[in-house]
Amino acid sequence: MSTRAPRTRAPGRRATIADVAVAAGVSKATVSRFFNHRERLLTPDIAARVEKAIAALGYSPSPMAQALSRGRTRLIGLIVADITNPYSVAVLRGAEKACQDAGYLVMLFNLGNESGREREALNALAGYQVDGFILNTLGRGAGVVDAVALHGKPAVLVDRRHAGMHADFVSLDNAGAMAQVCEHLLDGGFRELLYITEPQKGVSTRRERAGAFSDCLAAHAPQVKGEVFESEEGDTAGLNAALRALQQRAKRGRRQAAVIAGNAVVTLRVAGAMTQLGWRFGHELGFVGFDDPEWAPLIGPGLTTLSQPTDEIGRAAAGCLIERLQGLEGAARQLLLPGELVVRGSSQRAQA
Amino acid sequence: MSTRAPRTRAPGRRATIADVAVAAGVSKATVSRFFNHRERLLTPDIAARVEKAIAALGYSPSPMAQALSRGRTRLIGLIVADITNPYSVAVLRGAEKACQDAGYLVMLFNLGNESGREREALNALAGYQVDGFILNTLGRGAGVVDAVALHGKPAVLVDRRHAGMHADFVSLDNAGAMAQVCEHLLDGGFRELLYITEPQKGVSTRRERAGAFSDCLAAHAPQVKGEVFESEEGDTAGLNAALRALQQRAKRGRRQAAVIAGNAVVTLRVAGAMTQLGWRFGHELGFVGFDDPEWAPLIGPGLTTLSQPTDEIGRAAAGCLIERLQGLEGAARQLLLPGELVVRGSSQRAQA
DNA sequence: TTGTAGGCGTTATCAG
DNA sequence: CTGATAACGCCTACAA
Repeated sequence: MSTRAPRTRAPGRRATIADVAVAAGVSKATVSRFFNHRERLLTPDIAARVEKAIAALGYSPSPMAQALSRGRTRLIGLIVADITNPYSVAVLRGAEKACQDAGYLVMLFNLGNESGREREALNALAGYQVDGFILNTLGRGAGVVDAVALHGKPAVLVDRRHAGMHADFVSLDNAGAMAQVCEHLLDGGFRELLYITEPQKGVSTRRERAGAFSDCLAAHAPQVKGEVFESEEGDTAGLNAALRALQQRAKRGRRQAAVIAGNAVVTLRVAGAMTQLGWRFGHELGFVGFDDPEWAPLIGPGLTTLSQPTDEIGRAAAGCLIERLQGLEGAARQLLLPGELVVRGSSQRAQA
Repeated sequence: MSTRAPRTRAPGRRATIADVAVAAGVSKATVSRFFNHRERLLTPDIAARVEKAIAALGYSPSPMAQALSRGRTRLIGLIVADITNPYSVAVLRGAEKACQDAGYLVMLFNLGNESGREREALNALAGYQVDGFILNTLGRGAGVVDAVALHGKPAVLVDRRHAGMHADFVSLDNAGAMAQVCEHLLDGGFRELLYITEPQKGVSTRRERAGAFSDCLAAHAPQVKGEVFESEEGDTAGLNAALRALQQRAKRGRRQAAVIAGNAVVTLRVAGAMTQLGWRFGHELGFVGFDDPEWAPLIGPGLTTLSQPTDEIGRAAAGCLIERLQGLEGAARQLLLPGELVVRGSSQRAQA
């Protein structure tokens, strides 16, 4: 007998490997092998007995105990800056799916936009011995770098890269996307552009888009003019003013004006401002927004958007991480996925 | 010495209780007590030594090992029917927050609308010994009842109740909400109503809303007429036809027509149909929709909505569950939270 | 091929 | 108050 006093299993309790062992009249090791080392076959007779016992007791190994023993949990920690953000959710969805398919479960930690809690999140998740991290966060705080390094677990960054960090990175090809957007607006005859973004601070994606915007302007100067405006949450007055100023410049230069919104949140703000100003998309102002929310077709004449392959991004992120977990070595990789321009009414110049 | 060969800790490895013990020159039990039984104080001297060792090694107990030992994980399993659904996400957000605050972590499982996977999800989560479940799913399949019962863990249902299941239930007060909506439309002079819902099947929330709608009609018959229409995904033709029929009936009876959308998904469909028909909210048709998405103010004259306290619902759900985990006994509770009517242009009758 | 005997990191029981 | 020691459920040398 392997256990001292094989006290009868309480009815509610999950069957353990020991229960199976006694039921099959074998040792725990044999049962364990039945699961983990199928290759070196057990005697057919024994295998059959074990299998029967397993079925009878409805046994399945406890991942917790396995984790403790092997040091791997098949758990992936997913940290999200703000689960309210549809972009994050879309990515999350793709990632969770990929994890499930690969036999991993996701432990979620939502920062609720309190970026100071990154460390706390990392520690909490690391405590549960997650095998790796998917991070869709990383404000300016460098704090995360060493924290991740500390626990020595692989991580993959989504959408927001971080300079010093040795980790795979998955994101939209921001430069390419912005180029597409600008190209489209220029083709449409727009010559006075305004790029509206949330405060750039240290957020890589925002900076990259703004940078690409400037590059684009530079490439087409001086026929095309443009500016960047940082829109703060709640500052509707500032946004309205910026739009009016844009309009003025356009009129003065006798050129068509268009706005590019840096993400869906900004799009929402701009749409609000348009209503307040009594302006219509495609008339007073051309418009293209990053992200393609489901309601984009319903605003005014339909909003032209740059749709991100969010699902793909999530899947790719999970994929990268899992490859690392399977032992892939090598330098940090970088996956830049292309966006797709979805043309609707807001970027069609109204006839004068 | 407690361990046979206190082999020096590999640099990368997390400090264990044993490491702390040797560093402080005490037994593992003492270190454990330092964390768990603060009440019965240790000798100040010893406590100080332990504390110092803990700090020096940056030790924190492994939740995994604790779980194995105590049988509780401080993990909560959250199963969501479809994480794409903003309602689910909003609830998720509230729940996750509440869990965090109470020191629980959330393990997420997204069904991706494949309701057949409920069982799989439950098992996966139960495998990790989650202490309890929050379920925002439960199609018709009764399968879940016994599965949950099987693992003997407490659960709380969100938004979708299930007859046979002994579990706390948290949701919007559907009947009250629908009454508010109807009242508002009647006050506005609308007399020909159409309630559009996703297929009711066994989904309790959908049935309750439809039921309340009918009750409301009955209470105001015969001055007010109304019907229920089940809108299938993708069946835009059917939806358009239903709207045209509504309009016909209204004209024939010389009454104002209004539509009530059962949730945000339906609202989106209706808005799409309106565009196709070339109708405007508040003119050809009055409108109120359940759920208050951020884009509601931006569609036409602004959509009047019945806003659910999603955050509150999520928090309440987590709260209920945690109370159970703390030992609360008693019959299954039912928490029906009130909705809030947000009046915008779509429900103001246009002047004739 | 199978069984025995640790060990993974904690907690809990029971002596001292 | 503190320290051995035995679980918790599983895996894995090592021995048979």
